[in-house]
Amino acid sequence: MPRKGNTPTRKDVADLAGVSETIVSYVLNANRYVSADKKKRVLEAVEKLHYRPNSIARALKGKGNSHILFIADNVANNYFGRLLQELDGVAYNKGYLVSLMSAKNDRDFINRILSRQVDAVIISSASLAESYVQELVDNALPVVLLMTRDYATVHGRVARIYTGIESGIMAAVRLLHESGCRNLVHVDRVSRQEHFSSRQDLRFRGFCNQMETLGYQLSADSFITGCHDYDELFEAVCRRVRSDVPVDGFVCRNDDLASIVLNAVLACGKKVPEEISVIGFDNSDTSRVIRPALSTIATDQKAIAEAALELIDAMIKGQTPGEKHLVTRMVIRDTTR
Amino acid sequence: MPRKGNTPTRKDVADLAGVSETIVSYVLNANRYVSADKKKRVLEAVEKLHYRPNSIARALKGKGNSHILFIADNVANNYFGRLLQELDGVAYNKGYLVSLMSAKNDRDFINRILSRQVDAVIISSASLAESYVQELVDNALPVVLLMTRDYATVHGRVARIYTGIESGIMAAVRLLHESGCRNLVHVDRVSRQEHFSSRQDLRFRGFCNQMETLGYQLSADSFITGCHDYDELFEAVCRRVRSDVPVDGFVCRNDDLASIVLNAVLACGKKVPEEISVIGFDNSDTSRVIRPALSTIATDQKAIAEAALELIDAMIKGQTPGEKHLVTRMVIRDTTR
DNA sequence: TTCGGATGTACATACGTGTAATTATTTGTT
DNA sequence: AACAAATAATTACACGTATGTACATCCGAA
Repeated sequence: MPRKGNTPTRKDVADLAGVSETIVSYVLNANRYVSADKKKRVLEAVEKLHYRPNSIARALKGKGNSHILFIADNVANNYFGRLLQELDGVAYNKGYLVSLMSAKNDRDFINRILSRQVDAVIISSASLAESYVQELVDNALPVVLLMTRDYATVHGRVARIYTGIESGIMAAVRLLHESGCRNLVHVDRVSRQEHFSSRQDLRFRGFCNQMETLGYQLSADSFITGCHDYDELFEAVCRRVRSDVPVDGFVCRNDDLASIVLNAVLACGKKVPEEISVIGFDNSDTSRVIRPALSTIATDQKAIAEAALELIDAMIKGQTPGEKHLVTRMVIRDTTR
Repeated sequence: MPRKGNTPTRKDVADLAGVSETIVSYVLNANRYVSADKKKRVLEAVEKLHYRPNSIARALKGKGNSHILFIADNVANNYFGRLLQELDGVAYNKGYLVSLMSAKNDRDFINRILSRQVDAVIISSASLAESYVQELVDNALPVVLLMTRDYATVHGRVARIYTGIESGIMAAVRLLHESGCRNLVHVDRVSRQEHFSSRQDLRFRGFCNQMETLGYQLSADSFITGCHDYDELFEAVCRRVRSDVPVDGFVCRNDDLASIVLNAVLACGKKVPEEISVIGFDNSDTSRVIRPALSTIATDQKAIAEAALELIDAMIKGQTPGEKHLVTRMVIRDTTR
């Protein structure tokens, strides 16, 4: 039995089994000829000592440590938790452990990621600077980008997964348009200025492009942005609904925002969806339980997870990664006609 | 400039600065006398090469790698995401990185945690076997337990944080009782059998104890358990509400369950809170946006995070860890009288 | 001068592993 | 029986770092 805090090493196993350390190593990695007899003795010793190879040392030898890091912006958002679970599900079968970490836009953070031994990184972050992402890529770390915005300046061995955000939002706009809405408003957390400069955010871009295609003229009235908490957004929506400028549909960045918008609209005495439609994004648990149940756009998280792992495997094998294009699914409930 | 995939090492820095590797090490760890001149040259070389110490190698030398692992059961639950964010907030200032990983009740998982270099582990899991937790403890890994149930058989250098779950549930029961409810039902995911055997789950225990203290007789009618998805629970609640056995209050394991219960109760045509009260747990984002807004019990996540880091610091310093007892806060909204 | 201490540098080793190169042993073939 | 080939086990080194120990220099005090 290993004493407290005194993890047994390969040497202990070798001594107990009466073989050299190398034999132990070969048995465990199953890559050289080892006699059946010694193999058995080694395995028994391993069992008896509860020995297991130290993955730090193993990683130092460049063997990887079967760890995938999932970096996200807004860790508190349920969306990432659910995605983590999916990732974990498909990764565990392949021998990987996945963990979720909050992104920090900070050189030290990048350094620590790089100097840690992770086999791959999955990034879903609007805030992480492209130069930092580039740095990860340049250091030969397999990187999978969950595309919520352009990473125009990032080049090299990067994999990209388009989850269908842009076309999903476009479909939502068309749906509302076809159901008779003529005055749509896009609701986002981020301030409009940041988006307008370049249409980097895919949802924003999808909204704008589809609106323009349908012949609408976009103006400041087409957006509510920059609200960071419940009350702020609630008030902003109320002001907008009560103002002279007509509104009959809200297209929201995610279900969390949509829920607040919905409450505000109802509080203003408007009927949903008769007078005003609301559509969210994510198909969060909340979207299902609120009343009226929220219409929303669902990404296929299982497919995202599988795509991510497929891309990672390819990159680890040294292949040049491709892009994956997935599709969203409209979940029509009670806030749209 | 480092070539792609070719991270510079200490030796590169030493060569460029014209000093020995040891000097570089001393400069970076600031623990020996180094002449101002060489120190300057080293720092310049570090800057120029974008060198940074490999934390794998560093960890191998037993220096730790400033990484805290947060292990949770139900990673998709928003509660853990929010807690991760808080943990991350307080930990980052102290130089730690925190990541969240889904618990697996599996020997291999424990082995991999142990052989990875994490400085500490925070566990919030009902499913992880106590023997595995014990194993982590026995290997001198600082472990903080977020107590949602007893860990009766776990001994040694473990820290425990009581987030106030038990007293929180008790307060909820009293609240409903005092507001006139006489037929309370406890709603949980886990099946009753698992709980009944020993009152290990703190919420379950809190509910039972307080009910008994108030003089109620508990029976099978006092519980709805074992429902794992929306529809299942919805139906179970409807059946219960429409049955002959009276109900006038639901005390739920968490807000997610409470939301479903609430919808079912309303769907049965009952008035909330006039005829039936519902109270949740967690103060999740959802609890705020659903209508009627859900009364719930909030744990102080910031305090939990701070307590966890305090305990970890103490354990790393070699002190014997204590226990922290925190309190919950009742958030009375519109589903209770 | 001689010694002690403070300051600065370098060497050598260790952490626990993987594996190429090497040597020892067995097997197979003629 | 002899020798090549296949198999088995060992030796030796490397990964990138931290640090005990040893060595070197310089200054001031005895």
